[in-house]
Amino acid sequence: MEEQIQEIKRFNRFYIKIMGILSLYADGSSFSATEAMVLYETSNKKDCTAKYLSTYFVLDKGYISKILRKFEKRELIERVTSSKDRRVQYIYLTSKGREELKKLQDRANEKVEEMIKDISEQDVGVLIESMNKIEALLETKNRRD
Amino acid sequence: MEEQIQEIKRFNRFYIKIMGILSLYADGSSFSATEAMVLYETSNKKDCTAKYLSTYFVLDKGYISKILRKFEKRELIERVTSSKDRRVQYIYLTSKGREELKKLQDRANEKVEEMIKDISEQDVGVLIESMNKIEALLETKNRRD
DNA sequence: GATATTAGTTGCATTTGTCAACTATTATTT
DNA sequence: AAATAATAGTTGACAAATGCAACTAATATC
Repeated sequence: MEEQIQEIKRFNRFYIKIMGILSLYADGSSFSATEAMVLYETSNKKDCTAKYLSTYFVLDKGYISKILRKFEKRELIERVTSSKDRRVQYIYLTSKGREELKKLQDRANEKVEEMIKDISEQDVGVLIESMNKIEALLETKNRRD
Repeated sequence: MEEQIQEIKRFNRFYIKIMGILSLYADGSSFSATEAMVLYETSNKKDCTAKYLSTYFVLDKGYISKILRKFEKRELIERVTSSKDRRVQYIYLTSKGREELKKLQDRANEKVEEMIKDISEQDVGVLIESMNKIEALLETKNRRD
């Protein structure tokens, strides 16, 4: 048990570095890592709200509010007040927002491509299988909570 | 290829969340995540220097310098100027530093334990195998650079 | 010896994030 | 229905994290 924990921790340290190298979604762009994740999740989540983002990312709602305001000024998102509950605003990407997100994603794709470019096709398969296994095992666990 | 990239990116997003949940090494302690990693790496790396840390974590050397100064004030580390090159200072944890690091590690252990507590012994084995595979595949690649 | 490079420090600026008070709206209690 | 509580989001003040650039001291290179 103890050994296993140490192995998992080692993997985590390792993967923190990988993530750093990938600088997921954001590197060299006009978005911070958090902003990039918010932009992505806004497009990903149907009828996204500030509340959802704040809960999902475990970030202060004030901070989320400011990020969204910035996005709005840059015309990346627009908000539509819910007709059912006027406290709630749904957030949607504008076409410009989708464009910017696509740029981020293209960049991220390139980085991942770079990361696996020297790995044989077969090994990339193994890599992804392993990732899926980890995800499946940890997700099951999370659902039990 | 494209699909594979998407799968890897999905795993990365997933694992970012996991890391967040684990709040690796630091959560609720008197250390920020970065400080915790620096403390760990200082103990991990033989004859650690500020330069090494700054390169390793890709962080500004001024920032590292400040973290180390804070550590020194808290008597967690001490520095020994290299006799060969007096610009260089080796960093060593004091016994208090080792104590604090141990506390962080114990906490991290608990979190990992919590994370895997509902997974069968066998599946934990699969989890770790998968992690090792990922590490091996990506490390090989990194060495080629 | 002059110049360039390197390790580390320091002050300033920026970015990132938290906190608490506030508004508007909806839900709950009595 | 009026009073109260709870919720979504905003705002400004603040604190923490990080980057930048100029600096010192030491070493390396020419």
